[in-house]
Amino acid sequence: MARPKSPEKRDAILNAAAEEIADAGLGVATARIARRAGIAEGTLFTYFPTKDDLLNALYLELKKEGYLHIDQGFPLKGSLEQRTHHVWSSYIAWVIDSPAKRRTMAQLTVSEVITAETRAEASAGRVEVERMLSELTERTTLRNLPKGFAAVLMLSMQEATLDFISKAPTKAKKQQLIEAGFAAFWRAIR
Amino acid sequence: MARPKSPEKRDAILNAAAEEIADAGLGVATARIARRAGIAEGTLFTYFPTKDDLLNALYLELKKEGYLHIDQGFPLKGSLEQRTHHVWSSYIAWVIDSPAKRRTMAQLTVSEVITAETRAEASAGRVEVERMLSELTERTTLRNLPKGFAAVLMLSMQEATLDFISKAPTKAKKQQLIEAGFAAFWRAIR
DNA sequence: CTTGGATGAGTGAGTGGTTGCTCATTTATT
DNA sequence: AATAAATGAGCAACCACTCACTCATCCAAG
Repeated sequence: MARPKSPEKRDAILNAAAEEIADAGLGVATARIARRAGIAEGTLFTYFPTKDDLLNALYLELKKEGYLHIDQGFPLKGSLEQRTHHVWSSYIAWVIDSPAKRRTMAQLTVSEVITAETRAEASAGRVEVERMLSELTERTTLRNLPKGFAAVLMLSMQEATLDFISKAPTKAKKQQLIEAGFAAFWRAIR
Repeated sequence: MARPKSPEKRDAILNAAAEEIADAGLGVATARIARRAGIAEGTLFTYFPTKDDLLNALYLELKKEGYLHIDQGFPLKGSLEQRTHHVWSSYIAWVIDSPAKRRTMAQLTVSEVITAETRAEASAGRVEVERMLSELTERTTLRNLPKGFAAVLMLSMQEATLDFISKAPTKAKKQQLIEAGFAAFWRAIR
């Protein structure tokens, strides 16, 4: 290898893609992404052979980033409710700070360019969350429901909560919504 | 008017669009939609001046169709729980029968081509549902939460439930999931 | 430590294909 | 006869991706 690819450039491309997609949807031109990343359009294709590859990588990166935030300060020895609450609030706190990423994630999630493999790989990335979720399934009303229901239900309720948090005027109101949302989720699965 | 536009043709275009978008996303060519509808591409533009107009109309149509199914057999004099249960199960029953419409709706909902006006108009279309929702807000834990929270929470929990219903092998399993999902929702808001 | 050849990252004008939309013309309805 | 819907070839704009070329970096010979 004469000249290594720069991870910074890769990151710049992914970040630029996240921003542009949030603004203009998955149809954004690769030229726009490259310009925002501060590189030539050709360079984009040395990092990602096709646009679909870029989108799949972006999906993975955003998911991973989310799980990373959740893992920070995870109360490994806390009660099930404490751990669930941590996942609930730390994920929401992360998304509040990056609304563009949330909108991009929403587009990618429902898009047909994201392969089943990519989705599976993303799910495999959750470490502590996975254990919490299976415990939730075992020890609550979700017992007789399919595996994975807890995860989907939680995420969907978080998204519902986030819809209103983004409109809330003050930090206090946002915090109140986070707690109200969690209370509803906890009630739902008890 | 020398020759009236045919409502059947309009419907055919909207249906074709729903199918094609479910398969290939919002980027589908208008030519493909027209072909599927059995008309010339030019004709599409006599019914919808731009592709964005078509997409907004499709969004409205799908929403309206959903509300129509909910209104059928609505237990006007039932208890709050009965009416909520009706909205829950009749919406889900409708979507089960048209998975393509669901996927298309998911794409449209997160898309930036759907205007705020269109979204507002769609919400205004719910008649009985609206009354049920405001009653839910008044008489449950949602009391201190923003207006509209009930609606968003319900829809998101329905979507979560639907994710698993589509994978369930038998009618009985599907029915079981519908009830389990409703039970969770009802617990969430009590 | 210097140097130069090998490698592959970086570039951006260029390409073939596709897109949303137009418009001259034909056809159906009033 | 008058009018507007229906048609589909055609068009300008745009797209993802290529490629001939430049240049930064690595490593081995001296």
